[in-house]
Amino acid sequence: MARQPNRSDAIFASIRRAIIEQALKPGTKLPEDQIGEAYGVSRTGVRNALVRLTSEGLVEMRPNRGAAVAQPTLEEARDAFDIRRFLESEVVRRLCQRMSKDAIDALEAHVREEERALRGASARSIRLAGEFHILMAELTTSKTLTDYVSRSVSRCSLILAQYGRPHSAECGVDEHREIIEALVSQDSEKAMRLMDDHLGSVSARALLKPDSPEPDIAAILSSYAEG
Amino acid sequence: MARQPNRSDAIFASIRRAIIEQALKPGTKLPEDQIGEAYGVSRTGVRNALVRLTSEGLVEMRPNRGAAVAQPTLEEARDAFDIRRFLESEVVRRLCQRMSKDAIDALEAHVREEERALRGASARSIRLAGEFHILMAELTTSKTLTDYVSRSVSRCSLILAQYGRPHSAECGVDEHREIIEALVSQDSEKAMRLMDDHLGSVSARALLKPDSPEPDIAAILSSYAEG
DNA sequence: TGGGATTTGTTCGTATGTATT
DNA sequence: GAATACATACGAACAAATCCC
Repeated sequence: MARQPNRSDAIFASIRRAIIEQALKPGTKLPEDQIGEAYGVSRTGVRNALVRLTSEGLVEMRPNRGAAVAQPTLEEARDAFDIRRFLESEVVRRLCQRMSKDAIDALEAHVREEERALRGASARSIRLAGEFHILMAELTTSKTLTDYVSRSVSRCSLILAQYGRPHSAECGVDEHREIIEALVSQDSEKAMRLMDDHLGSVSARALLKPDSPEPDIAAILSSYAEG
Repeated sequence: MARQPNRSDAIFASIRRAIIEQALKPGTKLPEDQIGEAYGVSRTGVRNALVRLTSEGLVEMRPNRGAAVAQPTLEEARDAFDIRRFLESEVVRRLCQRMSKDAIDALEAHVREEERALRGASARSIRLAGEFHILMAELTTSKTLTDYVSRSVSRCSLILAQYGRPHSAECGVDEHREIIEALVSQDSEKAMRLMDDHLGSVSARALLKPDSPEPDIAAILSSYAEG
């Protein structure tokens, strides 16, 4: 009776992956009809999936105006990364308390997979980078923490799609390796610092870019007004 | 155009309140038909509300078996409170950095309302106690933090309904007052400690109670077997 | 084990609201 | 400003699965 995945589960997971892998860009409209047609189902299941995606912060639904891939403001983006760093520092702190052999093996296996993916499709690479952080959260065995970290990682992936460079490696595999090393040696201070630096550099790459994070229409037009 | 609340929004909020105010107890089945009839609407809107409630952790939906008010295990309950304490210590820390006059006013006004509610219906009192914590989170102006705290508070309210005493005052208004005081004096250490103690006592009241947190059927029956 | 009642999963038709010309 | 086109919101009915006797 292994809870067979529901139909909306599949749609939810699929759209979520598409957003995280940057196939669906922020702002893209998500009409229920088209999606339903794409998956060969009716609009009902699509709606449920969209509702769940909205609660994850990946989709924005406006009454009577439909759903679209979310477009976090720059302020929301900074906020999301702030909280993510806060949450993941706790993850690292907890993991340092006691790292099991299995946990170490799982993390190292994941990093190896990340490394292999570097030579393949970038979409897969992007996804795996995020899943490394989710795996760490899961290893704390705290469901709540895992839930919040997972949401944060998803949201930050979306933010990278909106503000980051499309082809960035996004998450250095080497940095992941260093974090594991610190965890294994149970150096809590170092591990937390490494994680914070790691996320800091990811967010900096995304948010401090000078290239038009938010097209300021007024500014653009004013420069044309003088011409 | 102040985004008029959707129909499912109303249902969502209503059921959420009913759960938080302990009118709907953990384990209560939530048949779509009955709920729809109660609100005078069809099952469609009800489903959306249930999906959202599920993602908040207040409701559990099992495929083909319907929805019911969630029943967190004792382990999940401890976990939820742990993370909540972690999150709210950050809320307090941030608020201590800079408390505006408006923020102080808002908090004090809320506490006064809580005090008034003490003499009224206990349901309202329970809800207000939780909303005090959500208000604090909002005052940090971090949407993400507010979202997670709000989820945590909801979940913990559900846990209190399941494991706590039904008539407990639940959240001491006095303790809320003390926290505000510490915030006003910007005593970060003290405020964080007070908040942690506050939540600790709430969770202890709920989770360390010796009276049948989880009815151990085997134990009960074995005592009868000897009679 | 089996059958009937109940509930969910899904689809489709209609109405309402929004955006566009 | 009005009318048209389009997408969503809502509701009713059918099909499938589960539960209970």
